[in-house]
Amino acid sequence: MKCAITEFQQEQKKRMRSVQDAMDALNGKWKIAIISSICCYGKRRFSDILNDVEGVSNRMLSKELKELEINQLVKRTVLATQPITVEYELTEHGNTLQTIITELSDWGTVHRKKIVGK
Amino acid sequence: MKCAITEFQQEQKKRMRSVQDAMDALNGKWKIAIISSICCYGKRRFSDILNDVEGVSNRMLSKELKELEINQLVKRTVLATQPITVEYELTEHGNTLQTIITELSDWGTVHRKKIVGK
DNA sequence: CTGAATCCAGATGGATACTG
DNA sequence: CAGTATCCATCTGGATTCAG
Repeated sequence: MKCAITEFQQEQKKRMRSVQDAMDALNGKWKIAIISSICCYGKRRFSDILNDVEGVSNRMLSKELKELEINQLVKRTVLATQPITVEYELTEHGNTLQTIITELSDWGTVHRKKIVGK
Repeated sequence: MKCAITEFQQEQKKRMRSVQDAMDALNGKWKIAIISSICCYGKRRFSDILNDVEGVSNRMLSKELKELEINQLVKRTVLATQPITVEYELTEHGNTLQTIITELSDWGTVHRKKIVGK
């Protein structure tokens, strides 16, 4: 049926667009690692994340955190300490990523064994 | 306890490394979309994928498919037609990504509504 | 401490033309 | 059809320095 095929293809297009939307929000070398770091500790300071995420520079961390904030995945709070400290935490929406991150982690473990450990 | 904290942190490091391993295999602008396209149809030819994945160039498609093949996520089969056609399909290992892709799709839908559709 | 600004090399990726 | 080759603009991201 011409109609059925078209419907199926449109469904598929929608799925792919949604996946792409998700990836847009999570693109960049460090975003997942940053979210991982924050969600694991609840709240986390700039310099803490800088230590957690191996290899990231402050320039990149700053940039990616900003993007995460724009996408409402992360909440930024400035504390009136001296000198200033800043806390980052996941928003409710950001927390919905935990399932995906856990699965990515599981899959990554299997994948490494498959590729490297043979 | 010092010991407990250390253990917890090591667990966290492992998780982050695994997530990073997963993302390494899936990096690049198009990989997820490519996998999406293939897995949805079972088998898919080069030119089909080129049409499915909106915006990708043959240069990029070729490159990303090659990387997916190296990571054993995709299997490439040359058919002895005239002119030659090539079929791509997911490996067993590649198929284990379906759960993640589905979840990414679901999350992406919610995310778009949250960010754009407000 | 938390960033922003600048500089710069190298990676990424599009357009186009070409091969088997 | 399924790529490869080349050229070239843009983007990415590290190092370093500076500012509030």
